[in-house]
Amino acid sequence: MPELPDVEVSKQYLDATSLHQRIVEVEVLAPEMLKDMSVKELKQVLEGDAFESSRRHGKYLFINLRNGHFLVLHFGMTGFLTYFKNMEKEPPHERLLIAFSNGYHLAYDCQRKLGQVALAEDVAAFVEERKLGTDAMEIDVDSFKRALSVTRASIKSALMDQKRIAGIGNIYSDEILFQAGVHPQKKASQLDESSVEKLFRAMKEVLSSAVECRADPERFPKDYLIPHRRVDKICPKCGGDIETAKVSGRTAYFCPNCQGSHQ
DNA sequence: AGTACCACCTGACGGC
DNA sequence: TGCCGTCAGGTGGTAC
Repeated sequence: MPELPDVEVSKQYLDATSLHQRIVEVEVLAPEMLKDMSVKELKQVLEGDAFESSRRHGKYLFINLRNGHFLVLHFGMTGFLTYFKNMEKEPPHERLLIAFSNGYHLAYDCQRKLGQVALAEDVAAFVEERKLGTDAMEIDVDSFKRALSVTRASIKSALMDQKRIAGIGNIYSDEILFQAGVHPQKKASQLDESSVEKLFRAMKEVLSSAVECRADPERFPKDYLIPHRRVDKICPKCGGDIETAKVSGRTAYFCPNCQGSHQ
């Protein structure tokens, strides 16, 4: 599932399974998910070629073909990749099915069809065209401060704004704010410098440990909020009750005791 | 110009 | 059991 850590895990999965094999057939089960291209065009670019390497920017995965094109995957809220040989292992909501010459298949499954499948010639140009910010794993502290300083929005909205910083969504913004002890409804511009630096460190630490844990909440450190949201709703740091609030249309989970006020 | 909100799509869950 | 409303880890377009 598809914030930065989930997409990074998908990238590692793709790299471990699907590179350097001839693509013999591409089936498009949901043509409406193709962005700015036809089924025919996608098949022409992929079939007979092979994936050579991949890159991730924010929540997007760019898969480099030998012919120089990139297959671009975005996972929406429900997308994932799966590699299998036995067709009984076919996932339930396949939108793209790629058959390799070794008899294995790579499926892109996306139940809610909120993801996207695209082609690109150049990653930097794609990022520029979509106006995506610097990747959250790559950004340095000064750019982070700049990205958050010029907005009237809440800090949670600003962290989730892909044009400021790419890769953070609803779940991980909550975790980052929780680890930094910052209230989600606090105005981004009202944070003092030490809070912003704390957020920066929390962002790096949360994202890298989530990737190490293969984005599986069951493996997360004991004091992480994610495994407790919607489950027992108990704060893993102070034992108090987790609260929720709507922040620009999304549900924020936070601990009012550990994360102070939004004033 | 910048921010908030709805639509897009499908399925799961709880209440009646 | 069945129907309905609500909600879900995202984002583009549109309305303020």
